[in-house]
Amino acid sequence: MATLKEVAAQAHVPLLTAYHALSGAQAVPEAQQRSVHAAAETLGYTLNITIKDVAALAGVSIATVSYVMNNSYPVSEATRRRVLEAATALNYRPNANGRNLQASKTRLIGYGWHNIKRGQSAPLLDRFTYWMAQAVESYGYHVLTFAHTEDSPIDAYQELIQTNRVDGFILAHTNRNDARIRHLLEARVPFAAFGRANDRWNFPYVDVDGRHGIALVTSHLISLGHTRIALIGWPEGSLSGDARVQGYFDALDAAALSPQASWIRRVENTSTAAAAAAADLLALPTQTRPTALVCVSDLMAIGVMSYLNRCGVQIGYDIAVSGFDDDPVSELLYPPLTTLRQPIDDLAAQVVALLMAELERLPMPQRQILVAPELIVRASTDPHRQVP
Amino acid sequence: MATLKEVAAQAHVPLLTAYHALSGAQAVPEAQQRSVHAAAETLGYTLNITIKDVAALAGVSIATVSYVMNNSYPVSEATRRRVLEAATALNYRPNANGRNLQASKTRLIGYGWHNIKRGQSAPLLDRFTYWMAQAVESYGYHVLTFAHTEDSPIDAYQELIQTNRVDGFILAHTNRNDARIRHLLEARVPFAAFGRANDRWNFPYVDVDGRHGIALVTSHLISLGHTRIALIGWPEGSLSGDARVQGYFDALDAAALSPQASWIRRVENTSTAAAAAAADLLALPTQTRPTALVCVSDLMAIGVMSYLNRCGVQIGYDIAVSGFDDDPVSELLYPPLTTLRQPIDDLAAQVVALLMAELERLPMPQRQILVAPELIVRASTDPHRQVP
DNA sequence: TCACCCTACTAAAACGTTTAACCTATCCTC
DNA sequence: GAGGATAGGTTAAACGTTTTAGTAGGGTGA
Repeated sequence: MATLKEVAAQAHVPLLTAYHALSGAQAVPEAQQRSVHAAAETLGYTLNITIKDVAALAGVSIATVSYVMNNSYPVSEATRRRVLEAATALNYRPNANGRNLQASKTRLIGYGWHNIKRGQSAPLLDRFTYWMAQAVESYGYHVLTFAHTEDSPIDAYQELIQTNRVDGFILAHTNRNDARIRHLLEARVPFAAFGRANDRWNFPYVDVDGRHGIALVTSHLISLGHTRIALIGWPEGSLSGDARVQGYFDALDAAALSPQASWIRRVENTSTAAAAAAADLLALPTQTRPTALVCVSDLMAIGVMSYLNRCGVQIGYDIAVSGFDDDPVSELLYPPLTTLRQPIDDLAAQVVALLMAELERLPMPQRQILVAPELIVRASTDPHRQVP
Repeated sequence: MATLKEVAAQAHVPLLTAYHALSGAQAVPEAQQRSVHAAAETLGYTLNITIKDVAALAGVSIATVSYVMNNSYPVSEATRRRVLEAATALNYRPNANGRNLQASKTRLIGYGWHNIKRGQSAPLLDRFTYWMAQAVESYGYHVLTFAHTEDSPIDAYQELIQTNRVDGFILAHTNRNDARIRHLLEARVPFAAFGRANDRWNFPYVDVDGRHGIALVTSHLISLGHTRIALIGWPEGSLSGDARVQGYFDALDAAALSPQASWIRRVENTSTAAAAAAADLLALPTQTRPTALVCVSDLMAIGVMSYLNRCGVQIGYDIAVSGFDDDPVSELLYPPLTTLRQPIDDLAAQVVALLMAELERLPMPQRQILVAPELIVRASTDPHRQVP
């Protein structure tokens, strides 16, 4: 393939003129326009400005151009100016592939989407990806997204890192014995996680303190006078699920209330399952029937509220309901839902900061960060908050 | 930098043994282990399997290895087997950067996130990105996400394409005179859009037929006996906003009902603005007060319902409400919300198909696709649908 | 036997950078 | 004025692929 310099030579015009003729960035006399195009045609040249063209125009070697662009080596003021002028005249942008190959880096961060069924959604996780992308960009990186393969999530991670497509990963939705974490640690691949895993594994993560959060809202209910408080949580075994249940016990303990097994329902994270659990709880005999329902997710709380509304129960008055996440719709529900807000933008920014520290091998003050959620009291637990 | 072959030679072991010693993929006698590590140390070699190593182990040239890996040239069965065995023995994965540089392609698709304020959300668009990533992957591509810069969204697109980071783009949330589309068309950058723009521009897009959708739900309300139907839409000027209003007129026309100006409110896409609009509408004199409220988004419908619930109005009985999008929560609301479902996974898949056709320069039967949304009738317009 | 054509492979260039190593004036120091 | 340091450049190698052009050697037809 020919270079722009050769095309210009063949057409007997200055290099810059050849560029203008081919790019259309600036008008050029008809005759030159034609001869440049003819030259490009015969040489089989298609316009593509590289460091060579800049060097040719500035009259220096490509190394000098590189030094100027990266400020990586002393260059005299005069040539620096010439190079920069040439670069802007040609609208030069360094080719990322060339750079990547040379540096063995891509400035790309991998993020694996979780498999979510058609019609379902995970608003909070979706927002996390958004803020993560935002944060990553502030470091000059980008996010490359990929899908977990159903059976072996590891493969996708391995493939991406082995083919040099990404420099590291951000993980979300971690769990105990998370196979991905085990593998990435073993292979010494840089990553940071949104969520914890085994306590004995030492890796950088940010997590929301669900235990503390549920304790907060439970205490809030106790302070409102509730003594029969039920919990609708996730099945045993999940890390954050168990932590949240523990927070419920913490608060009851602190108030010297004894938990009853019949008040604790552990079901999967869907609104219908939560609604069914609520139905069970309401069917308890009057004297043990709970007056407050703590749900470990807004999704569940929404299902519960929907059920209670159908039954004609006055939420907030007859029975209190709380959620977790502060899903954007939760304040638009009827009545608005008391919940725990995850500062998802902060969380994302902190995870990214941890990863960047790994990539640049900077020491971090803390590699494990726990963020407390904020209790947002609304009318579903405290009807006096009802906005007119 | 040295190659694996040299390390093996220096350590006086076979190449494969050197690989095993360094990778730990397979056990190796202590003595060899040590000498290999020593050799690697002195040569400054860090394990990194390239096509050269495969070629060396298979006893062929790197060209042959490339041919085998890509099936791009006839190779005798015997050497093909030798090469494949060598590749698997060394767990070889082609380096994407090398490939990208050579091919001037990255198999990456750019997608610009829309700026969404902290605390807000756009569940449908978030789901779109998910399904898009999924679809893109089925073609062997990945998605690179980036943020629109506030002032000049063009810059980000230009930068990514000029630096060869992406092969094309997927656009969402398009609008009339969309600057991005104008620019990409001019620069002849491959892209496909989720949403329309100017009719005179010829570019590949997929859009949901909002006009038809709103007509559907309006007709549905008419068939239930409503004659005073209000519309809460977006401000004039937006493409899809205007189309949806048009659908409302279509349906009234078809039923020979004459629209009243006071029934049409055009406010921004927030739940509070919609709630305020609903309050205005309810304040109309009894004989002109609407009995049904058509909202152009679920978000608005949720705000309206929240307001009506606060007022003690019986939604579905006293007044009908409908939305648009089928946000996952809409069926969990009280009462469940009648809405129009966008088959967001299909939409994403089709946009991606269009883009792939552009990239591979395949002819497509259709470059402009309009998808009809599906009317989902729930209790907010038809209380008999109420699930127990 | 020779010219020619296959088949199966290799050597080397190319993609666009960065950077290690080298070169050459110029200036400083003694 | 010799010697050395330094500033400011250049040359060329390297990153890991793909691919063009070329070659060796065996078979074929006349």
